[in-house]
Formats: sequence, C-alpha cells, structure tokens
Amino acid sequence: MAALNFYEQVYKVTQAIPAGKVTSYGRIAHMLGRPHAARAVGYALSALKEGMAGYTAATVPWQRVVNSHGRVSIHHHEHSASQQIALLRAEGVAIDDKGRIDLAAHLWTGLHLVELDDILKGSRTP
DNA sequence: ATGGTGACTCGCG
DNA sequence: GCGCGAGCCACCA
Repeated sequence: MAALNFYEQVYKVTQAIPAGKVTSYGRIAHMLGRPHAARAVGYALSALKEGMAGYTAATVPWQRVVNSHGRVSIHHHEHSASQQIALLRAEGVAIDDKGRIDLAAHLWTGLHLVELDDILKGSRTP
C-alpha cells in the first residue's frame, strides 16, 4: 500500500470542486504536480464508472471536469456527454447551445498555489 | 518490462 | 474557429 495513487488524488481534488464550478483535466494534473498528466486525469475519471477504491460516479462530481476549451470532452460517449451538460446546468453552470461553458464565471482554480502559478506565468485577467 | 489505451493539450495550417 | 498530429501519463495485461 502506497500513498494515495494518482487516481485517488484525482478523485479527491474533484470532490473539492464546489457545485456550480468547473475545472479542467490539465488544471487538476497541474494541482497534483504533474502538469502533463491531463490524459491520465481523464483516464482516472473514465475508470470511475467501474468504481475505483470506493469511489464511484455517484460520489465524485465528475461532471465538473471539462477540457481546457471549456467544453465537455466525452465525444465518444454521447449519452454521458449530454448527461454531463444536464448535471452542470442543474448546478447553475451556464452552457450555451454550442456546449461552451462560461469559464470566466464558473472556472474553479482550486488551490491558490495554482493561481500564483498563473500569475508568475504572466497570464490573464482575474 | 514493454506496449496499448484514452473523458487531454498545445501548436500549426 | 476547426481538424490533425505529436507529445505526455498512469494503469493494466
């Protein structure tokens, strides 16, 4: 038994996302100290439907994780994609007809450490 | 250990 | 803004 494996870390961070907010796979990866592990984050969430280490799609708000473009990213699972949009809208997240989420209003940056990172990187508007 | 897989991201054209 | 190709990663067999 090791420390929490990557999947479990992903689930914990995801559970920390407040209702009505969203973040991206890449940001979660970054929060976990693996800025290039975005794909692994997505894979972790996909494994959720099978149940992992006590975590299930019912206990982890997977719908609050979208891609860096601010759109739901599960093209190959049409049903899940529409479900994700429905769940987010139910939480008050604004999504237009094209499936684009208003990140300016709903992006969760998580730990302030991440915000600091953005600032140091010379980024956008608050 | 090696290779396949996938709910990612970025850079180009 | 959209489609593609090329990196990058943790898991599992």
